[in-house]
Amino acid sequence: MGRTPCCDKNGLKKGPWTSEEDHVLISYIQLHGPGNWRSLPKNAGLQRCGKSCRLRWTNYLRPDIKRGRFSFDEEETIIQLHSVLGNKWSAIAARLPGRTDNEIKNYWNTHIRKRLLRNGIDPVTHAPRLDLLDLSSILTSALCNPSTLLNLSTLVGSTQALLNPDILRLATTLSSLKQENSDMFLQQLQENQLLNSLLQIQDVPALSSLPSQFQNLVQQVPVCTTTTTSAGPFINQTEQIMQENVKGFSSNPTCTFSCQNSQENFVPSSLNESLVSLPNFYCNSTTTTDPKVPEPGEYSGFQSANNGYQNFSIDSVMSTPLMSQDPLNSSSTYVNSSSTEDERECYSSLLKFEIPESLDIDDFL
DNA sequence: AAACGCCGCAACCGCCGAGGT
DNA sequence: AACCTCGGCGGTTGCGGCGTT
Repeated sequence: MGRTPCCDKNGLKKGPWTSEEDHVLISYIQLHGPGNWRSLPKNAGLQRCGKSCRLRWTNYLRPDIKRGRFSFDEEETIIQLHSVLGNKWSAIAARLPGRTDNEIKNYWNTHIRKRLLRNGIDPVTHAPRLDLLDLSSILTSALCNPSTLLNLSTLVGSTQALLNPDILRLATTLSSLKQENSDMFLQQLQENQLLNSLLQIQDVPALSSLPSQFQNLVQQVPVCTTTTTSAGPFINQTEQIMQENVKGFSSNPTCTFSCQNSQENFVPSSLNESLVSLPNFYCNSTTTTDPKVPEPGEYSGFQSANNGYQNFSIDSVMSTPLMSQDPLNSSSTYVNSSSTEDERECYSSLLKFEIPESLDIDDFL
């Protein structure tokens, strides 16, 4: 059977449209309407196939097309709709006035998809994936520093445990604390009444679900939301270290920590929340008035698309294929002159995955 | 200044479903 | 029922711009 091509390609022009061709096409459609695309180029005097005319019109010349960069709201909408509709670009475009499916598809492939990948989010399933995170720092640490306590065999053998961000978060936080003066830290705990909060966590169901060695360790870890802006350099240093070590363990590209933009929270909220309520990877833990950092709540799309995904589990990770359909073949950055997008890039950089050199995973497994 | 590589985007390609004959 | 046309869709390509070396 075989269907005939949409048009006779012989003698028909291909490639970029000239302004003259655009003008001819626009003039014709303004007079006659789109009508029959097959016959349109002949009637209009264009050496193009009907399909090419239709694409040029629908994707570029249509008067109601909105050109220019995507707004943050538009991007949010795209992500949200994609999480529900998948690669149904036309359906997504139908909900974004002025945007074409082709434009949205291009924007997804060149910007959003890559950013999700770098943030450890599978752009197909919108689920977090450890294997999509930036693990280069792990390898660098393991390969370039002979004194590191982290060895690759342990790392590989501990994959299952590593997939649990709670354990990761806990482990690295504890490790960072071990690097500091623990006595000094405990003093700060007492001064700030952190121990009271600490004791409370023993009643938290989430804690009881942790391995016993974690429970013991947790009892040595500050878990509070105490305001400690007056705590001095130690606090700042610890905060910095904890940020360095804890950042990135949430797979949520939008998840940040309360301490990131607030002077009020001493302990990263991720640690706090991990023990109070195991993290949802589309968390809304931060309310910030800093316009430079998007509020996590702005990513309601993530959250709404994953209702019920409150408790991160290994199963949730394993539910996605280990080998992505989307190869990690892009090293591109989120390049755009928009300051807003630069800020987003900065924001996403919070999610870099790092493990301190002194981390001995065996201690926590 | 030239060469090179990367990236974004417009355009193309192939397939599909709906509808007509 | 079989075939054909058409519009639409998603995936892919390739060109031009831009930055880097």
